[in-house]
Amino acid sequence: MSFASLNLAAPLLNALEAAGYEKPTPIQASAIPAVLAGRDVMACAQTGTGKTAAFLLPTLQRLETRRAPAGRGPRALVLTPTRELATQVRDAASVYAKGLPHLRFGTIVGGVPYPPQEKLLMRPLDILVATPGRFLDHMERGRVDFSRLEVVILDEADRMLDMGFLTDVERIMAATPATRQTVMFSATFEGRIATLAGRLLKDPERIRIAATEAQNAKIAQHVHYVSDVAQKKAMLMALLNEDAMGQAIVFTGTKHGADRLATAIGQNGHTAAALHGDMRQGARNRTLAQFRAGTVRVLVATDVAARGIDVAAISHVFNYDLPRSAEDYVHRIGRTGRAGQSGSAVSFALRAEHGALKRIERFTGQPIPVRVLAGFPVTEASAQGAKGAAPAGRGRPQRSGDRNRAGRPEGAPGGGRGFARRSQERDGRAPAGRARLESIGG
DNA sequence: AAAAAAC
Repeated sequence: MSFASLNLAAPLLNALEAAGYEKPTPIQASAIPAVLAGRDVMACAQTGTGKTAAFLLPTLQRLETRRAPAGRGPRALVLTPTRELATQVRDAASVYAKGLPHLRFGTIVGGVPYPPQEKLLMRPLDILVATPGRFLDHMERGRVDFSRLEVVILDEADRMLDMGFLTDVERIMAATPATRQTVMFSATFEGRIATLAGRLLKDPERIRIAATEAQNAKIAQHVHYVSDVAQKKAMLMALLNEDAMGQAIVFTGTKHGADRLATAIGQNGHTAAALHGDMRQGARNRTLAQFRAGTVRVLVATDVAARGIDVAAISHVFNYDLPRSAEDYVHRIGRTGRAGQSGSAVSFALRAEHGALKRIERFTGQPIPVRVLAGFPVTEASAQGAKGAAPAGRGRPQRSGDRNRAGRPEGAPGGGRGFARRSQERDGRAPAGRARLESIGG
């Protein structure tokens, strides 16, 4: 299977080669022909499966092949849940369309001045990437012309609904031409998503990529049990000093927590910066640009950065606080192991977070190996929660290395007692389709 | 009990 066999045009194939893409991912192999054929598509795919290219490549090809009517406004509209994701999708379109220089792209997101966006909407555009709130704002001011609109793509549709964008999305969709092509991507395909898809899509091609295929095997996951926040912090600092550490994202549960931890990491001699929704958009953009450029090595972020952010040099994702939903865990760790690189996802679990950890394991169908860090002995407070995951108090604390509690390399066949045996029994056995969105701790 | 997104 190659991109050429998907009937993509030469300029796109050249751009893909230049960008180092070798062969289509499963979602790309399924979605590209369907979108090219003009079909509506409902694709269920986790993050990190190459879904941006899966909708951009065929869309670019269709825009290139079909005659553009005169007038203004977008021919393709992509809606995304966060501003950063919108910017990233637009940038990806520019990369893939390097050989199609006449195509025009733009973004419409909140937090930035209106006048440039008004000018943008007065011009003919090929692909417009937007967050729903600001875009609807422009629509209500009568500034959006949909007469040229051919295709609408809803990226991370489940996330948009979670964020309360359902009515915004429906109002936007109601204003688009009935003849449009509609493509919807979502990590889940249940409940409200299925209802929305039923209303918006016509005879859609349904694509579902199993989680086992979607999960990036190159992400090594493990968890450290910690007895208190001070130990969590000390462990993080120790890990950040390890040689294999490239760039890292550290996720926190609160915006304030992100600020405080970024300062603390900075005091420990690393270039660190916070990223969260209370920052001004200019500061958000600057921080992300510095992180991409590598001048900031450690990004301390809330879940605003959990989805979509694509930086190849991220070697480690830390869950300083475990995420609220199991699904967010999958999205967070998907920030590493990108572009063919390997990555590590390291979580810290307080006693109070062990329930959340269990739910994450149930959601992904994979146990997360427990690791003990040299210099941080297992105390009673931290070991307690290891019940059911690993026998507490057994064995010696081991050096931070690729060993689990049973002393076997991670991923090696188990057969002993305790956690390793459970790993073997459960590893990768849970069917992907069983995964459901589960709230943690609520 | 938290985060995101329009002003």
